[in-house]
Amino acid sequence: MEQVEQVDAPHFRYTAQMANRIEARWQDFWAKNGTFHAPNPVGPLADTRHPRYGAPKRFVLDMFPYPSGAGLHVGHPLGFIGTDVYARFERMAGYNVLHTMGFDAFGLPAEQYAVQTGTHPRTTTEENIIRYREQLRMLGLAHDPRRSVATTDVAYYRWTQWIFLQIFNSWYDPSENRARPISELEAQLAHLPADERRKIVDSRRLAYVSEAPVNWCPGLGTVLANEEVTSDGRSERGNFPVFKRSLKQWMMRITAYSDRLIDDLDTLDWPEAIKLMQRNWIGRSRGAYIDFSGIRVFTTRPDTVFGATYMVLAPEHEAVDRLVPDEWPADIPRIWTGGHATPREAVAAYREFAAGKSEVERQADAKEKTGVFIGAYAVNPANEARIPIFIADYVLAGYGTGAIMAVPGQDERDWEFAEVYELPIVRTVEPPSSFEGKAYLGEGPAINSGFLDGLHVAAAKEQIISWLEEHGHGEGAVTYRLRDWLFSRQRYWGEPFPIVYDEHGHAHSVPDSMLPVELPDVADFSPKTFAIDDADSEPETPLSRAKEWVEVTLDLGDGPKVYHRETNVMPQWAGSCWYQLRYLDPTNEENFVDPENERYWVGQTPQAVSGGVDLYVGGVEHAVLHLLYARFWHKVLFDLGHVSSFEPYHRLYNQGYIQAYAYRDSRGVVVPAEEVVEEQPGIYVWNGEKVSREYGKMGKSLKNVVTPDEMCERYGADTFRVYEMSMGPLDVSRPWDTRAVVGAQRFLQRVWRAVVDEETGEVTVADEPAPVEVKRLLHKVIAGVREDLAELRFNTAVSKLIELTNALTKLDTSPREIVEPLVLMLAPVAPHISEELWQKLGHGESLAYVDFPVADPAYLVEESVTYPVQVNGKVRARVEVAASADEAAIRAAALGAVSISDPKKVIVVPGRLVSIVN
RNA sequence: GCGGGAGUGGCGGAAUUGGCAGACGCGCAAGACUUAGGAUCUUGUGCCUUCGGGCGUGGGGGUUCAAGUCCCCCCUCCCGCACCA
Repeated sequence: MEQVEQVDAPHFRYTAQMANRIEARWQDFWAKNGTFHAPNPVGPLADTRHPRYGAPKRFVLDMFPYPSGAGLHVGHPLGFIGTDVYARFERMAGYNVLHTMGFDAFGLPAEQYAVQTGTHPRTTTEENIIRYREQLRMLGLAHDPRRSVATTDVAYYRWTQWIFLQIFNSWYDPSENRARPISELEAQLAHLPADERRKIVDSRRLAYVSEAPVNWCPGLGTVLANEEVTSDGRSERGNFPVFKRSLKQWMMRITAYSDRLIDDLDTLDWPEAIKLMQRNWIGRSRGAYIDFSGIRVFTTRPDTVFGATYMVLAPEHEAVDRLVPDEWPADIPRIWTGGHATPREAVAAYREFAAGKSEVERQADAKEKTGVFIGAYAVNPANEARIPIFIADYVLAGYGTGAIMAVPGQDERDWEFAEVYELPIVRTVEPPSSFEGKAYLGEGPAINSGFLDGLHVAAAKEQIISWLEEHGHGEGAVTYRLRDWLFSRQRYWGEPFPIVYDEHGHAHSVPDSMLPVELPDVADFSPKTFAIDDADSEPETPLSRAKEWVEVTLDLGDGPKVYHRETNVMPQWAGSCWYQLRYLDPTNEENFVDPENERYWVGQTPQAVSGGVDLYVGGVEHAVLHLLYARFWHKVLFDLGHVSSFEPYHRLYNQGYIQAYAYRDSRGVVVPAEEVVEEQPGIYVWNGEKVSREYGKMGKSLKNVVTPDEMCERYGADTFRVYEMSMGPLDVSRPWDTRAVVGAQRFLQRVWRAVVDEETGEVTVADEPAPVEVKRLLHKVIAGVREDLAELRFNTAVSKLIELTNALTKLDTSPREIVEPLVLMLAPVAPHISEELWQKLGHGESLAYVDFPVADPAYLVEESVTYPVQVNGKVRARVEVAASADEAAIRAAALGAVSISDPKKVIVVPGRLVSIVN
């Protein structure tokens, strides 16, 4: 980026060079003086002399970034700047504000880079963090640097491991609906033999090892959580195929918290869209289990049981083999058998067919129902009808009981299947005539349903559930879509499990005193990967090759013995499940957070009954991953008495994305966006050649990256901050437009000029009183800006400040009584220039703790009001009326202005307008 | 398919929740200062107009003295979920 000093610009103009000098100076000042250190109630970060010690608090949090090698582009800091503006504002408004930044630094990219180059992931990670810190410092973010942590710090992941052990050493007690220490379960089972007790205890832990169908990704050489697999069956990272297969893995019993994770959403100040996504992800369905000849099905529509004319089991359902007879029953339709000689052959063939389908094919085929009769029948408990049992892949093994009663009359999928396999269709809800020839899912009176006839859906459900329970045919039930969280990864760059195995293969926790379990150095960081479609490959963890680390002699209370360490590592989500708590007490070696500090910063309050962070800003992409996992961990910590809040993040706000235009030439090759010029509206040219424009993410591949470094150099950090905050509402995505940044610069230049003579550098403010109309504007702006900043409406706050500045520009000299509040109001958005001007105005202290201006109500009322006068809905005149005038006077003035003496109707809206119907 | 959100000048976006549509900024135009302008400043800028005014918030209808805002129908785009019984 060329940076030509503007030789002829006035010496004291607010140019990029001037901005950069000011910014460097104040960044040094803040760092040196610890300006943004937030005092804790107790511990090493307590400071009783701090102006905000013991004041009401605000914990303002960003979703911490992964420090990638590519560095930041202008899209990344949007949320960081937003929280910074809010944090600075709240600090000036009297709050003790905790605002800092950490790094989510475990993860795949550093590991993959390590595999390629041999550089240790820690080296790469630390370099990237340094680079990130530089970039963030340049933006003037008011962080408390003492509280910054990286998830890869040994001193940090020691506590991640400790929390894991809390989870491992607890169980969910359904009768109390909370997690309890495992020792309490052991005590309850004290009468049992040790072996049996261990078995039960291990089966109840919240973190447990299980042999279960998991997502195995040979291309990455690791297993993945459901949340990390895309809907077309590929890995979110790398886009490799993922296969379901049974492997022994660590799981977290998040399903125990399904109800609380749904119900507690009501206590949170989150966007409804995110709450909805979490509710859908957990997927609670209320209905009933019904037993059909010993096969249990789940249904949300037990009221339709009289219409169940067949059953369908998932192809993998465990009852199938038991049920399949040797021969086909007599007189069945040909299509039921799939042309196979025996049911056993038909089942085997169908299973092979279904298993061979990829996730993509399964979805593409969703509308064409396939299946096969297994040769057996069940009895519908409601009407004792004999109904055939099918297997079909439209019934999923992983949901409900893996078996359904098929009610084609009231279910579209069952209807389609019934049509293909010529199965009877019995309607049990009276459909409107428009539903001729298709299933009806709606409301209506029951028909063909025996004792339910005439009842509407809700009443019929209730009736049939009590009938089922009375007769032992089933019970009311709730099921969930959420599965337990697959928690182990076959990677290197993650937290080691604090778990060892004895000679029987039993898992033991490493005692707290032996934490942290440090990652060993290894020569080869790569998990063993395979051909991307090699579904039968076996995972091999990098840590398993560190033989001398794996084998360890410990005394776990029964003398020294040899144990083998767990060689999986935790998923990247682990560190982000609790980092905000460590910010509160980053150096505590006795505890992951001191309880008093925890209560002060994130405890429950009347305004936030859940407790938790006061404002959490980040992208929507974490709607179900990080935010669900973190809530789960937090609830476990709450149940075990380690935290006083039952939710980690009370208020959530999703910032939008900054996107950018990209350009391609006639061959479709991306050209550097920076070099494209718009010759005419809609005509874009690069190197003399016409190019086409598209719109998308900022990134290397689209050659449209703009970095904050570049913007700071060309305009200064304050201008960059003002621009990002004024582009639009924080939660809306918008296109980046470097051309438009100059508007923010001009604004700051005007503010500067209002205080400083560009030629001489003299401060030029006047101490005489300001004109009353400017004072009115000032107080209107103060009231507006306060409200806007508190509501995160930064774009309108900036526009109000510009208005005030423009009014100031029109005066010959700037009155101090306007300039000083303007500078203070500008400070959250453009802190460096504001500090500089504040100092030039004669103040010795940083303005970071100066009270934010408060509007004087006396100036908020106008002396006179100009009323638009509408006649039949059109504005025909304006009248100026004293603010104190009553309705009659306003009405008289309005009628006079439009010369109407006998109107049909007159509506006077005081303070707004007059509307006349003539 | 189901669920959620959004459509306002050439562009980004405002509009105290039913009360003067287009604040503020970019761009554009004219002017000032300049050797110069991709710097800065000033003024103007929704569209049409016979200069009276008319038309305008995705389209169509409605309620109202008054609709971007409320109601009904339709269109488009974005996001999430996707055979979840």
